[in-house]
Amino acid sequence: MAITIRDVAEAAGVSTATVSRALRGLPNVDEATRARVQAIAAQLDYVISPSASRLASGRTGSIGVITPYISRWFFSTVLSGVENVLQSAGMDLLLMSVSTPDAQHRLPPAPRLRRRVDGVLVIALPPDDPQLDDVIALGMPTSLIGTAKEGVPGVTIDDVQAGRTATQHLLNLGHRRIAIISGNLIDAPFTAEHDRFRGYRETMEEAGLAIDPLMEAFGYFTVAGGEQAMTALLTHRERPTAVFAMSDEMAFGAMRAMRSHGLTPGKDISIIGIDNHDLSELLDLTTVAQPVLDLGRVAAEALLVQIRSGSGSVRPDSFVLPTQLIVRGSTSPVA
Amino acid sequence: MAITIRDVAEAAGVSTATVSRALRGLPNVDEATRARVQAIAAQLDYVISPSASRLASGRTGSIGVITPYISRWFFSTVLSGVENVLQSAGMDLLLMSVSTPDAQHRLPPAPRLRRRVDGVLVIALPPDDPQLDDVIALGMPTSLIGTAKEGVPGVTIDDVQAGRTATQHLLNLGHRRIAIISGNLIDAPFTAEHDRFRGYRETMEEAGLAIDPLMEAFGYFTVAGGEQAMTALLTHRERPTAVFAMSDEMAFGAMRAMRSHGLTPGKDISIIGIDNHDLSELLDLTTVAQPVLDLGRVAAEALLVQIRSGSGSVRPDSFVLPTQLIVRGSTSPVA
DNA sequence: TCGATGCATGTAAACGATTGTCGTGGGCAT
DNA sequence: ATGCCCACGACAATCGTTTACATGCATCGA
Repeated sequence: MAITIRDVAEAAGVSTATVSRALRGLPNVDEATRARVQAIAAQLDYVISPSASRLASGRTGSIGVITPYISRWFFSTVLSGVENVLQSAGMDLLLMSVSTPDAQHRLPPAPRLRRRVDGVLVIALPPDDPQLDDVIALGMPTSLIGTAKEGVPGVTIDDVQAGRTATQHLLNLGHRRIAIISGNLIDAPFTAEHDRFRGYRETMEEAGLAIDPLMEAFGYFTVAGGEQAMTALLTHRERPTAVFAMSDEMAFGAMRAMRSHGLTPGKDISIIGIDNHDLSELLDLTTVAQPVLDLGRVAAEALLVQIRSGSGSVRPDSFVLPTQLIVRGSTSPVA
Repeated sequence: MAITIRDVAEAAGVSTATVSRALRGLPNVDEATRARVQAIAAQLDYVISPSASRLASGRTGSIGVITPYISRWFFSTVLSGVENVLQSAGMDLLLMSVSTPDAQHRLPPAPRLRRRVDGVLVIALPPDDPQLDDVIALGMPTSLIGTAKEGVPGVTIDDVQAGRTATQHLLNLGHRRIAIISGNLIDAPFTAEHDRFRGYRETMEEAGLAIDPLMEAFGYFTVAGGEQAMTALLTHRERPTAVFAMSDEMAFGAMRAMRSHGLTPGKDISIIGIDNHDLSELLDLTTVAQPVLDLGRVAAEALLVQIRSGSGSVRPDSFVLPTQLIVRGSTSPVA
C-alpha cells in the first residue's frame, strides 16, 4: 500500500500531528524538526492523500470552472488564464461544460459541484440562465467572467464602451450607413450583446443617425452565422458602407460573405469586430481588443481572495478591464 | 452542517450500508427499499461526500488531463471531446497544463497527479519529454492523444499517411517543386511531425523527386511561424509551386506571407495543410482533415475501459483514426 | 525561587463514506 | 414439519488526514 502520514511520523520519530504541521508550513514547529520531517517525507516519496485531507479539513482545494463551450477561442483562452493562476495557487481545476440552448444533453452543473469544490468560476453564461442561478444558490464563492449579475462578483469589459468605440471608429471614418451584426434574436439585459448594441445605438444617435432595423442582422457569435448575417445585409437595396460585428469570429464570416459577393473588406465595405481573436491580425481585421487571458486571470485571483478570506467577510467586488481599439486594414474612410 | 448518509439511513429506517448500496445501484437491495432510500435522499437534498467516498473506496472518480496548451485549437478541441465523454461517465476532469520548451515555469505534472486521479490523458506531449515518462511511471491507466509511445495505449491518426495524402494531392496536380513547412528543427522519432515528414519524403521519392533541403522551412506550428517559414521559402531563387504545411495554422500564416508578396494562394502557389481547423473552410484552405474531437472521445472511452477493467487485466490497445482529404481553393493545377 | 508565559509536541476524536462479515427471516423442497 | 439456501440488511472496521486540546519544558520577570 501507499505511504501514509503515520509512516513518515514513525520514521521521523514524531507524531502525525507534527508531520501534518511541518509539511503544511504551519507555525509552532521547530525548524529543525520541520526540516527532518520534510527530508524523510521526500525520501519516502510521500504525498499526502487529498481525499483524506479533504475529508478531515472540509476544504477541497479545487475550483470548478463552468463553461458553455470548451473549444471556442474566447472560452479556451479565458480557461487558459484561469488555469495559470490556479496552478500557481496549487488549486485543482475541475472543468465542466454546461448545456447551451443548442446542446441540451448535459447534466445541470450545480449538483455536480456540491461538496467537491471550494469555489466556482463561470464563463459567459447568460445572466438569466437558470443553471447560473442554481450555481449561485449553492452559496459558495463564485466569480463570473464576461457576465454581470447583481450581487455576484465578476470580471468583464465595458461592453457599452466597446460598442461605442467600434461605432465611433466607423463614424470617424465618415461612415453613416453602419450595419451591426449582433448575436441572438432574444435580447436579455446585462448580456454582452445587449450592452454592445446599446453602445452602438447611443453612439449612432449621438451622431444624429437613426437606427435602421434593416441594418441589424444576427450572427449567433459564429463564423457561419456572421457569414449569413452579412449575406442578409447585402440583399438590402441600400447596402451598408460599414459593419460592426459584435465578435471577431462573426466578422470573419462577414468578410467571407463580402468576398463571395465580389466586395473587398476594408475597401468596398469596412468592418470592425470585438475580441482581437488570435487570427484577427492574420485576417487584417480592425477590432476592439479585449484582454481575454486577463479576464480569466483576474477572476481566478479574485476568487482565491474570496475563498481565503473566509467567503463571507468582505464584500467581494467586480472588475472592469480595459479594451483597446486596434486599427487594421479592414476599415478605411468611406468612399 | 451538511446532510450525511447517516441522516438518510435514519430517516429511511435502514443502515448506512444499505443506503450506500441503494444509492449506488449495487445489487442485493430490495427494490422497494431502494426506491424509499432514493426518495428520502432526494427529499433531504442529500449528495454524497466525494472526499469520504474516495477515502473509503480508494477510487477518486477523476481523470487528469495533461496538455501543453489550453487555448490552441487542436488542444481545446481534443479537450472538448474528452470532456464530453467524461461527463457522460460521471467522471471529474482535472485539467493541468504542463511546461513546454517555451514556458518553463510550471510544476511537473506527475507529483500533482498522484493519489488524486484514477487515470491520465495526455494530449500531444512529445514522446521523449521526460515529464511524460514521469507520468507513465506513475503506473496508472494512461492514454496518449496524438502521440505514440511504445507500450502505452494511445489514439492518433496515421501521420505518415496524412503526409502522403497531402503530398500526393500536390503531385497529382502536377506540382514538382513542393516545399514543406514543418514544425521544429529537432526531429524526434514517433512524433507527428517526424511521421508527416516521412510521408512527404517517401511520396516525393516514389515520384522520382529529390528532397531539396532548401524546400524545407520551420513553422513551429504557429501562424506567425508559418508566415516566417513561407517568407523564407520565397527568398530562394527557385520558388516552390506548392507548399505542404504540417498544420493548418502554419498554412494560414504561409498564405498571408504569399499575399504580402503579391502572390495568391491557390493560384500562384498551391498550399495544403493538415487539421481542418475551424477556420480552414473560411480561408478556403485545402487540408487533410483529422477527427480531432474523436481523438479526444476515443481516448477517453479507452481510458475508461482500462480503468473499469481493473487496470492490469487486458492489454489495452491503441487506435488509429482516419483522415480525409478536403479539397478547397488553395490548391490547383500547376501553371 | 516561583508562577506565568509561550512554544514544541503529543493524544485522540472527528470527517463521512465503503465494504467484508455475519445474522436473520422467508421461501422452497423434501 | 424440518432443514437449507438465499436475499436482505446490520455491524463495525477502515480509509488517512486535520485539529482542538492537553502536556511538558524552558525562559523570564518579579
